[in-house]
Amino acid sequence: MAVGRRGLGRDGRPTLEQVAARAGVGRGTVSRVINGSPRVSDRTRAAVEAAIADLGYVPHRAARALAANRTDAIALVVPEPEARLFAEPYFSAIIRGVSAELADTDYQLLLTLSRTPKERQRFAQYAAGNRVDGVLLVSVHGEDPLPELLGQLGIPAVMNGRRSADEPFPHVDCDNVAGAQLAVEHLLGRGRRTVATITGPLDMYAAWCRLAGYREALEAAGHEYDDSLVWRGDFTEESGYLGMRELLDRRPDIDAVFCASDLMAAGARRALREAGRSVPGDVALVGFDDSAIARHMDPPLTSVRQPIEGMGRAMARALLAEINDGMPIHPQQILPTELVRRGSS
Amino acid sequence: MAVGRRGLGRDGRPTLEQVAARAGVGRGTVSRVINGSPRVSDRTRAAVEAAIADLGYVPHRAARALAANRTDAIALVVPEPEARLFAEPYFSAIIRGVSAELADTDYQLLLTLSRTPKERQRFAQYAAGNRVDGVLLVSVHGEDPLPELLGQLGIPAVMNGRRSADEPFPHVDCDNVAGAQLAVEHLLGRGRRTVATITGPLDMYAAWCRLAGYREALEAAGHEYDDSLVWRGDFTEESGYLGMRELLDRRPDIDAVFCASDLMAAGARRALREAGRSVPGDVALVGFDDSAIARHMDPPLTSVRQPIEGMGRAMARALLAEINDGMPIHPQQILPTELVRRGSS
DNA sequence: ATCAAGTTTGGGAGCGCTCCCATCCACCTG
DNA sequence: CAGGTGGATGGGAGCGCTCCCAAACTTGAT
Repeated sequence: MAVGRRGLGRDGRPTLEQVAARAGVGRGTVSRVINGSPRVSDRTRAAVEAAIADLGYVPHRAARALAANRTDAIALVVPEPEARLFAEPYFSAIIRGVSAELADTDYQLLLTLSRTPKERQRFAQYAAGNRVDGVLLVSVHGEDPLPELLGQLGIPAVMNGRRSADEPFPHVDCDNVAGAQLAVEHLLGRGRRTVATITGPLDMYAAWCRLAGYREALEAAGHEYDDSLVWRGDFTEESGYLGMRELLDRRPDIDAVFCASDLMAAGARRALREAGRSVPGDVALVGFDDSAIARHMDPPLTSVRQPIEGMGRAMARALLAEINDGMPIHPQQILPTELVRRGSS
Repeated sequence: MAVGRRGLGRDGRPTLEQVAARAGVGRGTVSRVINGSPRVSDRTRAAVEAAIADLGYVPHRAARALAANRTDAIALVVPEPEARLFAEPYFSAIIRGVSAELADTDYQLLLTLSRTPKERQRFAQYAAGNRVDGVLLVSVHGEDPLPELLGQLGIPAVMNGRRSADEPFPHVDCDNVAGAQLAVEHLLGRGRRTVATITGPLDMYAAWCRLAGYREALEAAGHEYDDSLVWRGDFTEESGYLGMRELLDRRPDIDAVFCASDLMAAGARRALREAGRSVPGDVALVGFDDSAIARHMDPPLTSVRQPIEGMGRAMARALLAEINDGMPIHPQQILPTELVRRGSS
């Protein structure tokens, strides 16, 4: 068969060619209309749009991707162990934010849970080979080679959170320091004098920041930073429980605790109950994350809220900018946190 | 330029052609090796595989999709209002299950949150136009036209949950009836005599089933079903609170409550506390979902666990079967639920 | 050695689109 | 009225792959 007339697509759906024939124009013109090129007369544009509507034409993504060398897809890479561990809703909220931001564009969201470090490695190759226009990274650890790998491959990417204070990689994070400060200032403002803290694992930058915020707020209020009031946890409930017991043991005069996660606060609450201390009567409690647990604790837990969905949106926005304007100045955004007051303080 | 030698892909990555040249074979042969065709000699296969490894060749997805008329992508459609509402972790767990099942294949997971019914409608067209090999549906409501639309378009799809007892659409669900039975039998087994229930919205089939299970367990144990022990809630904490107050009011002799969701159980717990009833001393409490809230209530809540991740896996498996074996008998799977005993009962 | 039957292989055609160049046309200037 | 200018338009080439047919090579039986 010669190159002659092409009809409907193989699966019965109309093709560009069809639309062109119907509108009485050439393929190029239809393509121009679809892609919003200004070099089309109004009359022609209207005719083409009518034909598109009549036929119910929808561009074929794969064909477009092949011809134009882009995919209109971005990947969200989540390390699965993290997603499982703490703050599950975090994950959903990020997705919601990203998805909301993508809704108006016609980018597709590809979800990739990486189970193992090896899978993560493979993803970079995959990303390069299969053409993802950009990548969104969540929960990146210090030793993770993925960001640098993507950088080398020239794949636009944005991460959520930072690995250190001077994170060179494009990122969106929330202000953990300020959040912790808010919490401690609040405690101090309610007349508490001996404020302890249960921290996260300090090799995680976010945990480190929350401790820094605790310290700064204390010192700003004229209190001295005291090691005996600090217990190093790991974000789990169990560590909150153990930490609280230990703290109570060494400093029975504690009248307030700032926990770097709600889960640890729940653990601490349990220890306090066992020790016969009332909340907030004897000891005021503040958490971090404003998760569902916080709302359902007894009493409900005052907590620092991160704008998770907002971070998702900001990441998507930053990534699209990077994709379209071709590698601009590295975007680094720090979003504000907020204190949600409840009965525990 | 004539049709002559093609070199590297436009973006510098090796193409099929390159691999063929390197292995000293034709394009067709390489394609056959990649797609696992048996009609290749061992010697040739080995040579091709070596060339692929040398070059670090990764097939171009879009090109493959275009030529083969498939996409190797499946979409997970989630109504965003639901995802937000209750049981957030549900959503994550489904994703985890689906993703786990897809990890060994090279299907991509596309995530689509549909904000409005209109967006949902548009998705069908989109699915047809953009070629998704299959669709996974979560939280489908009674009036939702999407399943039927997909059916007409001949797009393989599987839904999570059922809209009614005789759901014709391929689906994976858990055994809500049996779960509720377990809960009530457990309560009865602990010597409780007057077991009330706070239901979900009864136009939701899952809620209806949980009530049915409650009734069946009661009757099987020789108790009569009593309307005054049933309060119709809507899965929210507030409705649990109000329901418990009302129930206590009409039947002060209640000594156990089965709530059709953990969130409602949390509300009920609050009402019980206000009424001065101890848990489980005066009133035993059982929830449904086994969510984070359950684990962190005081006392921790006995609850019915659904195999959420397992449902995700089962859905993915069923969909892949449908895609590959071309519309087999409608798969309908009901996974078992399980009672998790904690302090509240 | 010869032929039939089967197996393995090469490569043309084509998937639906974008890119880009050549062409066409309308309008303006001198 | 010829020549020039710039915007609108048509359509060839090609993106990297799969499909499939025909060619080439095996093998075993005659």
